[in-house]
Amino acid sequence: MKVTTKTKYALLSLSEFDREEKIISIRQLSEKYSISKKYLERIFCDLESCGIVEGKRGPKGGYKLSKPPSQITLKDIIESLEKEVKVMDCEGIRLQCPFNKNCRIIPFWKTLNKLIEDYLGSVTLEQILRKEVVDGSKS
Amino acid sequence: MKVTTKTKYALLSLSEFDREEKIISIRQLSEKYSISKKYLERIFCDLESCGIVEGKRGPKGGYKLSKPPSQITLKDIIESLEKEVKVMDCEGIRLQCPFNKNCRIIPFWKTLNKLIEDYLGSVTLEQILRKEVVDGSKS
DNA sequence: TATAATACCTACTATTAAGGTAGGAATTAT
DNA sequence: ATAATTCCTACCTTAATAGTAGGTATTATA
Repeated sequence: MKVTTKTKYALLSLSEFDREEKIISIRQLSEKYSISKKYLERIFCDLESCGIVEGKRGPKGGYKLSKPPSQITLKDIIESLEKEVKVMDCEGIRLQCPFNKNCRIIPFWKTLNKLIEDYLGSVTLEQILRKEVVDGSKS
Repeated sequence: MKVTTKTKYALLSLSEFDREEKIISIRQLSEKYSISKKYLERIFCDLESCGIVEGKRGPKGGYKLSKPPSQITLKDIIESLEKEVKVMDCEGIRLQCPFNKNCRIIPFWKTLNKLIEDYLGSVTLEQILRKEVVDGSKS
């Protein structure tokens, strides 16, 4: 029930891109956050293939956002990096349970999945940059 | 970002206990849901050590709930079986990120953790038994 | 009081996913 | 030409998941 370090590192890194035009290299990010350069490369390849960032090669190259931060949600980011975003998927390929149709648990898993999905979809990178995500754990 | 099969099997099994007094054996549950008997045993040991069920040995033995279903939340169950309930814990032991104090991401993780925790704490086993958990994915 | 059914306990094993590393090829500003 | 970058593929190590195996302790009941 944990999010992987890929997502953790991606969010930290992406929080440096405060404008759509800003170009930052993997080396800079790797040094600032003490994250393995090679690992970050792989993370940004994933982000690129999902249309979140664009790479530019050569000196002064690096990555930039392919959309303004206001149009990138955390759902987009997490879906690029996590194998499975749903916390539990009883209807996937390997459904071992023979009671799927009348299962009393499935509605609960669906609701939980949707709760998470909706929240992730509602938070944008811009909100994080501006510290607009209220810390709900204190309320 | 997935819940383990332990929790999946536990919920399926616990959904058979519709009264606090009802005693069901591992064998019965294992046969009904085609879950490994040995694995289920281990799951129920965890549930017992967290005070959710009580075992009774001997013939006609088995497990029963140690509280009425209305007083058992899914949070209780999941916390008994999952190593980590928080989706991301930046403040745990292995905090590699040197920017914890001023991190712009932490409030987001906290909010997400709390969202999940609150939901899990709000759903009782009784609600699941009575199919009172609305499938939120359709709305 | 023997038997059989159950929970309970500890150690082991196999598979998969996470979290990286390594080595290079392609591109491009200077 | 060079050096800095992204981009690509394969590999490695560790830890967690998902079980198995083999037994011991307890207890209803015949």
